[in-house]
Amino acid sequence: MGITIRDVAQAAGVSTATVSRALRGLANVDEQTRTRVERAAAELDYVISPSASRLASGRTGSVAVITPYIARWYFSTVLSGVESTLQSAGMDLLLMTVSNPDAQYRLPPAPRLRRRVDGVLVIAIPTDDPQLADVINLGLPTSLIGVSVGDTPSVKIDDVHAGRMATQHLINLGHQRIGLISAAPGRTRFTAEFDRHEGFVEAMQEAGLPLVPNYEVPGYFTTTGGEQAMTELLAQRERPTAVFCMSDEMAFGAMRALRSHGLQPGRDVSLVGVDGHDMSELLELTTIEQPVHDMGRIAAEALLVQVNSDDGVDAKSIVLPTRLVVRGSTASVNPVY
Amino acid sequence: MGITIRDVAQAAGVSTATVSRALRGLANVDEQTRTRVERAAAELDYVISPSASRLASGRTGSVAVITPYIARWYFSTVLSGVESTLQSAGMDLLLMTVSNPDAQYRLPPAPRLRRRVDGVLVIAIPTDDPQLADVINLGLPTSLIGVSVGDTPSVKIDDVHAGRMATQHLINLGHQRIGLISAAPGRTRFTAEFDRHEGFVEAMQEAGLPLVPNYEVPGYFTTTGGEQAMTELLAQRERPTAVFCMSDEMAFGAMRALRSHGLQPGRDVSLVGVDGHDMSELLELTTIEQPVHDMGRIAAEALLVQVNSDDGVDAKSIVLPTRLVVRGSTASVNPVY
DNA sequence: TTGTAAGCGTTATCAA
DNA sequence: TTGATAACGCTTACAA
Repeated sequence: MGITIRDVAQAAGVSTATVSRALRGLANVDEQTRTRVERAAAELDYVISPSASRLASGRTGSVAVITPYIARWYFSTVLSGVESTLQSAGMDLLLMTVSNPDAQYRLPPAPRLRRRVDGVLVIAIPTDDPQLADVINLGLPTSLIGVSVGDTPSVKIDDVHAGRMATQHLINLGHQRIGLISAAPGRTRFTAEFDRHEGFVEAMQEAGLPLVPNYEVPGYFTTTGGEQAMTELLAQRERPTAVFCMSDEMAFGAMRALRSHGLQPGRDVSLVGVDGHDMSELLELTTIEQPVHDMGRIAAEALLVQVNSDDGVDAKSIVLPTRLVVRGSTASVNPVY
Repeated sequence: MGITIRDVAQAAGVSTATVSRALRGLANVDEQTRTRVERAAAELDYVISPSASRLASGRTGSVAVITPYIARWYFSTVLSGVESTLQSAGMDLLLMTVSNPDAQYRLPPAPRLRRRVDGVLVIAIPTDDPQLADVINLGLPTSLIGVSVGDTPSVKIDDVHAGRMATQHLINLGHQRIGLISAAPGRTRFTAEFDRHEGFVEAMQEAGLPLVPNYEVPGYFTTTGGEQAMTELLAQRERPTAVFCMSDEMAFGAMRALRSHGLQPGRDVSLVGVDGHDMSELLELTTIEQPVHDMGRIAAEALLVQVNSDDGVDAKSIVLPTRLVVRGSTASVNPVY
């Protein structure tokens, strides 16, 4: 148990240096020699020791993916895009979560990353999270997904445009009393949240519609939060006839609230979300679809370029397109309602 | 850039061996010395080199998690349970997928694991997958989640019982024509699939109900598959009044099929699923809830015990309880239907 | 194109 | 309790 490069070298009748070169596919190796080495390695069932290779070369062959959640649609979908790209490139994927409230006792990720990975991929962490700053300050090749912070390379959508499209769609249907289910009250910590809000405001103002403070309620990007937010909106003296939900999951919660009030999405209150969640088709939710899987893939590809280039190729940020998918949850304003 | 253990040793006025011992918290170190070493390390912002440590010690401090999918509810939920446990234990989590049809060009995971991880966690891979056999044959500490193969330690539910409970619930409501949306036609490759089927059959037979071949349709564990399966069931001369779906996601698809036929789950056709999917509450789906997150956590804990014990502690397989959650998708058989 | 040999930064054995 | 020092298995100048 423990075939080393020396065993292969001996079997092939060459030096360990040649084995190393041959097996890594380097250029300056005679093809016959390479074949002989490969045969010997296969014969002996040789597997390189990653630790030794990493120690000697200084490269780890792995990338860390840092995310606040794993079991939520957006995050797991990004992750699957990332994973397929990294695995194809032969890179190890180290998964770690951050900011997970139910695990305060954990070590923060930044110290865990040093000397351990060649690059870092960060999925949608609030821009003011101190742990995010620590990670960025590590100086490793890094790219962000779904957020942007300073000039760190990122892959995201145009969230202002998304907010504007969603709101405009409702306006086009004749709605005037339009509610907004946003994320958290007070200072907005996500680029996405801030930008979608801005898109909403722009569309409303262009249409000359008033921004009613009571019509904006936080939904915390969760289904439950969306449900509570919608319930609050329904409790108002003059209800909105349409609501822009900043995420599909919040819109699902809103649907539930509508139903428990005997109301029907689309007929009684129009609802539009953002994401293109798997379930949005099933639930007939109109939404702004974003290419979540692709965002993971593209961010990983960009990171690999950074990692594999010796000189510091500074990757640029990338903005991917979104599109409005109209379904049953939105309809023309109901005059009798 | 690159503080090593030697720098710390020098700063603390001790040998590298002592630094190593002190920093790892080993017993035979004077407390004063340890303090001095720790201070020096902190001062220099020293971070251990994992590669060097791994090479010298032979331990990798990491666990691989192998899964067929990442972006599906069951898998991402298990994964989050696994992740929180491993991260608390300071173990690196290497994520890799297998059997992913859109990536045939990838290396199979087994060779990638050798010399790279201390243990392996496998999530619900079909029992006859050759890559699964390769992984098990590696001889590393391994535990399986959601399946069982031979005597490899596993964490799962009693799928026979789950199938039986679901079916019995429908029978108790007076249903006699009960359909089954299963996974794949022909030979069943998942323990879960086979066992849930058996539970269904047992319950039917005990109630003296006939097993109508046409009432069993494959749904491939996907929403789309469930939708097609339900459509097929609805096309029959004598429709079933209730259907047991082997997963919630297939049940969601079935709901959709019902709706497009103008039928309502619960009122027209009763539907029961298995999982306790996040969306099942929202969609009023009666289901057999399984503790998916806990399964990940428990499997990871069991694996850590194996990994950390020098002698081969043979872990045992664990069966977790399920429970029936009754919601609107099931109701007494409708006599007028 | 190939070989020699000096690292890479730890851990672990053995003395002291 | 501590220190020397030999591994650990590979990569990479540098030489040949």
